[in-house]
Order: sequence, then C-alpha cells, then structure tokens
Amino acid sequence: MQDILFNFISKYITLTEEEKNTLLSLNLFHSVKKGTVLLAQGQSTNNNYFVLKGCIRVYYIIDGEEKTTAFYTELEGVTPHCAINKTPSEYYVGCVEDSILLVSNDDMSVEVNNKFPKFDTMCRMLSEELLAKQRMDFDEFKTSSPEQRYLNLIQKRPDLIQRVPQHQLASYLGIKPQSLSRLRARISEKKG
Amino acid sequence: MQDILFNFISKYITLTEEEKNTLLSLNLFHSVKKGTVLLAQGQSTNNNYFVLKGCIRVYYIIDGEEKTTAFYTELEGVTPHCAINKTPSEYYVGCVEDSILLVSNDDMSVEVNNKFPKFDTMCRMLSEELLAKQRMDFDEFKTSSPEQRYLNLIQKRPDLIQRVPQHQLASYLGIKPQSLSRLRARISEKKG
DNA sequence: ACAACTCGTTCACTTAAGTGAAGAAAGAGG
DNA sequence: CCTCTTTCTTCACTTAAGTGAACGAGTTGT
Repeated sequence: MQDILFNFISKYITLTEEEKNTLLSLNLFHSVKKGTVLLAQGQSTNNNYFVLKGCIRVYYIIDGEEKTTAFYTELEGVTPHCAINKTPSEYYVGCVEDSILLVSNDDMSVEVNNKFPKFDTMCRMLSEELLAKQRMDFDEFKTSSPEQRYLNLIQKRPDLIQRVPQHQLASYLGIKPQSLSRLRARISEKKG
Repeated sequence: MQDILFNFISKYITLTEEEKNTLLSLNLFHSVKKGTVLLAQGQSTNNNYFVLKGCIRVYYIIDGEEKTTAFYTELEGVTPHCAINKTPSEYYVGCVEDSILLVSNDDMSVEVNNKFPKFDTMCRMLSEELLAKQRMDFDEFKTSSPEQRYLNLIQKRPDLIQRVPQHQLASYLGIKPQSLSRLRARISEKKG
C-alpha cells in the first residue's frame, strides 16, 4: 500500500528514504468500511481524503434527495470546502466501497511542508492539474446531453459504471435513476 | 485603470512603488473591441486574459453551434488550457463587450515571479480560491434544473442577464435560446 | 432610406426527462 | 433458508426541453 503512495508521489517529486519514513510516521493510512459517512452536511473537519484503494463520493441531500456530484477512486483525493474556509460543510462525503484512505489534516500539512518544501511544489502542481481537469469536465457536462454524458462516462471511467450503484450514477449525470434506466435501454436497442 | 488593478492586488499582497512601476513597464493593458476573437479553436497561445473592464467569454463550436461555457467580467481572468499544456485550444475566447484587458504571457510571469516571489504566493491563493469557487459552481449546476439555474443566475450575477445576448446565456445555462425565452415567460407568469 | 443581419420571441410538433407506483432482482442479516 | 431492504427496471402519465419555421424589432452598412 505504501508503494502505491510513493509511486504516485514520484510522478511529481523525488523523496529520500528519510522523507519517506517521516511520512509513514504520521500514521496516515485508514481502512474504511463501505457506507461510512466521513463528513456530514453541517459538520466541520480539516481532513483531506486521498483514495489509495476503493471509492468515495461527495453528495448533497436536497429536499430529502441524494445528489451525487463527484466520485473519487484510486489516486484521487478531496479537500472538502469546509476544510479550506472553516465553515460547516454543505455536503456529505461517503464511502462507496470498503476503502483504504490517506487521511491528513492541516497540522500535518504544515509540518510536512515545513520539513520538505518540495511538498509545497507538489501541492501546487496537483492543484493546477486539478483545476484544469475540473474545468474540462464542467465544459463537457454543460455542452452535452444526459445520453452523451453517459456514453462519455463509459469511455472515460468505465470502472465507475460497474462499481457504483445506478441511482448514484444517475444523479452524477444530472438525471433521475428511472431516466438512466430508460436511457440505457435506448442505447442497447440502437446497438443490438 | 491602474488603480483598479492595484486595488485588486492589494487584497492579496502589498506592493511597493517600485514593484508597481515594474508591473506598469510591462505594458499589460489592452483595449479590445466587442466581437474580437482573442483565441480560436485550434490555435495556441500562452496568453492569460484578465478583465479590468468589460466582458469576455469562453465558447465551443460543436456541430456548427456555439456553446458558451463561461463569462468573465470585472476582476476575473482566464488562463486558457492550451497555455498550460501547450496544445491547440479546444475552445474560443471572445470579447462580449468593448473591454480593457490585462494580457500577460508566460515569459512575463516568470520574470515577475523571479523579481517578486510574493507574486507566486498570490497566484497560489488565486488558484485555490478559483478551484473552490468552480467546484461550487459545478455542484450547483449539476444539482439544479435549467429554471433553477436561471433564477440562481439572477441572484448571483444579475449584471450578466443585462449585458450578455440571450442566446449566449441560454447555452451557458445548458439549454437552447427558445427554451430560455419560454422559461422566462413561465417565470414572469408565476410572479405577475 | 433601404436591404441584409442579428436577435429575441412565439408556435406547433417531437423527443426526452420528471413523477408516482408497482414489481422483479440482487444483497444483507438473522 | 427465509426475510427484509435496497436497487433496478418498467409502465402510464405529466412536464419541460429540442426542433424547425416564422415574425417583428433593432442594428449595421451602404
């Protein structure tokens, strides 16, 4: 599991053995059961969640309905909005599958960043990468129909369709579960 | 016009007179006529555009149809995707109104960042702020209907509805101009 | 002043998504 | 193994968005 982490980091910066050990000494690894709510609406946290194995999601509850807006799988992470601006969270963060997460908080970040300035560099690279990726996703979402979005998802994240419940996928695509069913039927009719 | 810029910067960092003069010496200010295409699909640039006065937009042309995905008005800016990863641009950047822009490029950024490391700090703050804001916008878009999105826009950016052509607004809301017309009629019927 | 264009609205019609209900299928727990 | 629950699909019906066409208002250019 540690290898997965260090492998990921090595894409951005190079770590010495000493630095690796410092990281490991922070006790970042957490095993989380499917269904666990990591952060609830109205709560506050300064934790960051990074997925080493498994899947977590961000969702809202609006008029009693769950609306999923994001999935994070292997080597993706969330910094909840409330961790940045110290306000109660507007959304939930939940565990879709049994997962192994890297949970860090501000204190740790400050500590690590002080010891190893390269970490700062990595964070900046990551956040730029993320910003660009998110803008692309947003543009794609805006410029396509639900059906196109679904076909797109099949191309870009085929794993999600297998591992995530349909009703969560539906709201991720901006529609109701019934519409997703219909849409799938429509597509397989065209093909077959 | 310079005051507007320095006022904005002062929210993040404090500049000396010398630093201000260095900035001014770079000749960043540009006057741009309504309708001007700053960046075309397929083209490449390493310019950043920051709006001091006026309005610019990002749009795609898909199957011969314009799809506007973003508007930038006073004190907002774009760094086109192609400026980051040196690929041809997937979208257009155009001028909605006669505008005064601050146009900078990578060379300038490097130069300024070398001279004044605080600029680095400001850029990081800006990009974090932007990332958070964009995520909120995306979540909001996903979790609401076209009508809700329009009502929301009235609350959050009432100026846009006045200064931007309806057909551009429509695609920004993810619908066709005809649907926006209908939607507006529906709303004013409810109110009156 | 006139023609050409752009823009917003309206209409009739089509297509797809929302809604509420019901039932089949798959999983979880005892 | 059976029960309870969650998840997915299907159906009939409603509502809203897409489509293609037409019209009037406002602009631009000559």
